[in-house]
Amino acid sequence: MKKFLENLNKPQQEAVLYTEGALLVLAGAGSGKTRVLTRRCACLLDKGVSPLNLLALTFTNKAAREMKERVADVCDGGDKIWVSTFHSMCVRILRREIEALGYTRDFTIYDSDDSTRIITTCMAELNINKDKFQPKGIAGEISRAKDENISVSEYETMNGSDFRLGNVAKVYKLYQKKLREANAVDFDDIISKTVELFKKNPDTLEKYQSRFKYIMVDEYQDTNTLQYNLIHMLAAKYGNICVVGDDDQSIYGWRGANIRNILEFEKDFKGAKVIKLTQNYRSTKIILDCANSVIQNNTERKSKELWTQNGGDEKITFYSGDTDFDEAYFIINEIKRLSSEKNMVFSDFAVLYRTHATSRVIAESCFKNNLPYRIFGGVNFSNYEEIKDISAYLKLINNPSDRLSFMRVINVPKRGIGLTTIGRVEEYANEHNLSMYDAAKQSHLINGMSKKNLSITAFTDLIDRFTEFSKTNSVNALVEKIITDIGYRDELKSINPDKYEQKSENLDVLVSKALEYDLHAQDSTLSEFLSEMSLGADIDNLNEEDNRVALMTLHNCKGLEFPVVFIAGFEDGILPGYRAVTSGSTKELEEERRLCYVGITRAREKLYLTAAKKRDQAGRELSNPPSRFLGEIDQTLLERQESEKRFRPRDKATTHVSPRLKADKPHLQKAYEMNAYDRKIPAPKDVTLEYAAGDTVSHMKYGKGEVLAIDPGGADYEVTIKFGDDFGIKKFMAGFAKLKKIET
DNA sequence: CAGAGACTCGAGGAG
DNA sequence: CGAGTCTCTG
Repeated sequence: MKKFLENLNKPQQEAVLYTEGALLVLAGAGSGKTRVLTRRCACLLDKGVSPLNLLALTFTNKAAREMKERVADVCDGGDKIWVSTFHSMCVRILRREIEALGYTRDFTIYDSDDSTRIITTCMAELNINKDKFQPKGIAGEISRAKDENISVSEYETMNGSDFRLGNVAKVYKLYQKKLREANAVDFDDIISKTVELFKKNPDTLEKYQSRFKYIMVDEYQDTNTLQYNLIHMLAAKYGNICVVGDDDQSIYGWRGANIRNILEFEKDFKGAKVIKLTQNYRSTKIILDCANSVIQNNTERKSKELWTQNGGDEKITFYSGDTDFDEAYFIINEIKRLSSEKNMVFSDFAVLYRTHATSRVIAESCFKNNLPYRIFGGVNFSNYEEIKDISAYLKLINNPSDRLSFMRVINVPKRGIGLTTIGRVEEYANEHNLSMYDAAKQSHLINGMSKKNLSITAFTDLIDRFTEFSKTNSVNALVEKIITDIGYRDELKSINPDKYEQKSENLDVLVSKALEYDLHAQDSTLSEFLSEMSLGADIDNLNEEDNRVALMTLHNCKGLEFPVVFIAGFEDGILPGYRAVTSGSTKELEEERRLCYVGITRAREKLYLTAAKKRDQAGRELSNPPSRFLGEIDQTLLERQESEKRFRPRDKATTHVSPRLKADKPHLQKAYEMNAYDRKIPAPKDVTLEYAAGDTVSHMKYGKGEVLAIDPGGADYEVTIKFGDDFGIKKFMAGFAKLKKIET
C-alpha cells in the first residue's frame, strides 16, 4: 500500500485518491479531514504533479500554519505548496498585478480601525450625522456589501431610494474614492480587487489558473460570496477542486458566509463527487455524545451523526464559580493538578472563550500564578498605539499617498503642528489634487503659513531621509532608525511613564519581528513586511512549539484539538452572546450553538465548561445564568462542581472600589467588602514549602531573589519575592513557580 | 494653538 | 475600564 494511504479508513482513502475533477468532502469534526488534505497533497506529488501547481486555502492564519507544517512533514516538496489564507494569497497576487487596476504595487492595507476612521471623515464631509448613523455600523454595511461582491454603482441602484441605505451608498462611494486616492485597499478589497482583476484581465486569470491546477479549500462552509467567486474563477480551467466542509461548523455567517455554497458546489461542478466522513477519531464517546446532544437542537442542518470507537470514562465537568476570578483560578488549579497527576504538559491544555474580553482575567491569573500561557489572535500586536505609530511611518515611507498614515504621524512626536496647520495643508491638497505629503512639501505656497512651515518642512525632510535610507537598508535597520531618530522612546516616557516599559517592550518586539522578516524573506521589501504585519501572517507566530497553555476564541480554535479543553464563560449572554439572546433570531442562536459545538469537539479526553455567577464588565458587575446549552447536554454525561469559595475572589476587592460604584451602588460595595473577608482562608495542609520568609531562592526566569512574604492564597501559597534591580518585586503561586531554596 | 483634564458612551468574531 | 470627544487653560 502506498504510504499516503496508510492508517486511513475507506472513505478517507477514497477522498485522497479522487484527485481529478470536483470533490466535496463533508467532514465531521475530528474525522481526519486535515489528514485527508495533507495525504491528498502527498498523493498528487506522488503522481508527479509539481508542488507549485497546488494551492490550499484556509481561513485563519493558524489553520494555514498547521496545514503548512503537516504537509511539509508528510511529503517531500510539501514546503513548496502554496498554503495560505484567502487574504495572503490575494495580497501576493495583487503585489504583482495591481497596476492593471491603476494602483501601484506599494499599496497600503488598511485594517478595520483604519476603515472606520476614514468612514468617519467621509461622513463628516457628507454632513451625515454620526450620532444617527454609527460609523462602525456603516463600515459593517459596506463590508457586507463587498462580501456579497456588490460594487458601488450596484449598491447605489439597489438602495439609492432608501434613506438610510442611500446614505450608506454615498459613504461607500466616497470611501472607495478616498482609498483609491491613498493607493490603499481595505481587508475586503484584498479579495474583491483580486476578483475584479481577474474579471478585467482574462490573461492574468489564465496565468493563475494554469499555475493552480489543483485547488483545495478548507472550511468551505465559511466561504462568502466573494471568496466563492474567486475559487470558481481559479478552478474554471481544470476543474480540479476539492473542498472540505461541515455545515455544523459554519460560524462565519456574520461575515457573509453562506452554507448554500456547499449545495451550489454540486450544482456548479456537474458530476461532483461527494464523500462523507463521519467516524470521529479525536474525542471520547462522552465528549462526542455531548456534542451531538447539543447540535441536534439546530433545525437547519443536514442530519448526520458522528460516531466513534473511542472509550474513555471522564465525564464533562461543569464548574460554576462565584466570580470570573474564581473561574480563572479553578481553571488554573485544574491545569496544575492534571499536569502533575497525569504527567501532562501545558500545551495539552486550551482555554476557549466567546469573546476576547474573557481572556483578560484568565491571562492575568495565569501570569500571577506563573503559569505559562499564550493568547492566540485577539488584540492584534499591530493594534497597539506605539506599533501603529511606527507602522504609520513605514507605511508613509512605502506609500507617500497614504493620507491616513500621514495624519497619524505628522505630529507624533509632538512637533507643534496642530489642527489649523494640518487643515490648511489638507485644503491645499484637496484643491490641487495632491497627497498630503506632496502638499506638505509645497507648504511655502500655502496661504497663511509663514512661520509654521519650518516644522512642516522639517517633517517632510525627515520622511525623505527615511525614504532614502530605506532604499539601501534592511527593514530592521529602518525600524530602528525611525524609533531612534524621532526620539520615540523618550516621547513615550514623557507621555506616560507608567506604560513606558510595556510600550518600549512592544517596540523591541517590532524591531525583532523586522529582523526575523529580513532573515526569512527571500526578497525582503518594506511593502511585504507591512502586508505580513497587517495580515498577522508568518512573522507573528514563530517559536510555536513552546510549552504553554493556549488561550483563544472559539472562532480561532477551529481545526485544532487538545487533550483537555476548557470553555470559559459558559453563560447565557456570553455563549450564546447577548446579541443572539436579545435579538431572538433563531438563525443567530443556531450559529452560537454551532460555535459551542466547535468548542466541544476540540477536546480529546476531557472537557470542562466553566461559568461565573458574577463577572466584571466595563467596571460593572454582571450576572448571567449558565448557558442554555448546558441544559441541552445529556445530564448523565455531566458532573457539576460549585465554587467552594476556596479560591481568591476579585483582587481589587481589598484595595480598590471604583468611585462610581461607591457613588451609585452602595449595596454592591458591601458585597465587595464581604469578598475581602472571604479571602482569609488558610491554605491546605498538604502543601509544604522548603523555604520561608527571609530565605534566598532561585527562579527559572528571574534568577536569585529574597522571599519577602508567604501568604495563604486560595489553595496555594502566594509568595512575594524581591529580585535584583532588573525585575523588582514579583508574586507567584508557590505550586507553579518551582522555587529552589539556595543555602546562604 | 497645543495639551491637559473632564466627560460621555459603549462593548463579537477573522484577516 | 477604555477610547474618543469636548472644554478649558496657559
